[in-house]
Amino acid sequence: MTIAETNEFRSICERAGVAVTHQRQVIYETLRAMRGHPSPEDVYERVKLKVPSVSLATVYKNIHLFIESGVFSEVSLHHGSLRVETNARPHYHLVCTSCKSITDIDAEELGFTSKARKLRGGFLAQRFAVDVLGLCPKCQK
Amino acid sequence: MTIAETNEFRSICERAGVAVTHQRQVIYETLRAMRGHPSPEDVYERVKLKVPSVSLATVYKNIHLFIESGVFSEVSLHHGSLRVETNARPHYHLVCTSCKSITDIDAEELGFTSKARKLRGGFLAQRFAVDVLGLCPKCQK
DNA sequence: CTAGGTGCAAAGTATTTGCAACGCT
DNA sequence: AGCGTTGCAAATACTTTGCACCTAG
Repeated sequence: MTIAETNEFRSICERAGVAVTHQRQVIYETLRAMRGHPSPEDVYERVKLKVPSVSLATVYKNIHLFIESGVFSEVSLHHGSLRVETNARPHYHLVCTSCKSITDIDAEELGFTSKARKLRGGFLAQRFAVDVLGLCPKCQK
Repeated sequence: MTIAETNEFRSICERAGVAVTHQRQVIYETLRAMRGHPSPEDVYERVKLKVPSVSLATVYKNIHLFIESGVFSEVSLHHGSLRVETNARPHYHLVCTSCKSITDIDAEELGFTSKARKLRGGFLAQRFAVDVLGLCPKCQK
């Protein structure tokens, strides 16, 4: 890690009001270096190479800390348990980042409808799932 | 349940090649009647009122069966485990419904960018998360 | 009759928590 | 020195599985 990167990390910790520990720094570095969408387990495996004594619990704690302070984000805000979509109409979701509530909004109302098409790279797009992240009226107060 | 609804349910089962059982029918009815995004546990609680002997395992099995045959869908395709977003650029996800793989696509490339605004109902939209559901090149074969 | 479906209990995976020892600030 | 952090193990949450019995076709 370069001096500049270390300074960046120190200021992130300062902003979040947390201590600069070795484990935390390695977890941060590792996340920065990873491509794609790693799971806590994936991160743990790589962090262990540099800090063999690290525990999975520490990786979890630090990932949550980074997400809460906005340093990283999560791919899906609703990965806790399976949820069934009972609304058959084409619609999207208003997801409150504060209370995690999900409200439906009609596709037309959001002004975003789209039909199947082939994208560059050969991916065949069939359906769009849009999550509008923000704050519900309650949580804005 | 009306005669028409029962017929509809029978043809759903026929198309999926599965038996018409009492539990399956009550689970279907219950899902149709529920608003929002119920968890298997939520569904179980309500099904139990009509079929006290039902088991949570049966509810799970049938929800999966309905999802596989396209009768219902799931709110999020990647709710199995927490995934960290390591890509800091504004981008969306190409999600393959067959192999569940996730590939990034730049927001501009998809031709959908949007800025913060207030929606009807008072929800403050800050960020859009778009999942493009479809088939990756591999799974199209 | 018999293949698929159900209920139960046990196993499996994902994540969190309590707590004693430890290390930043 | 004092409080946040760590590692461990145990606890919890969510989901799947094996199996004996049952039931629709």
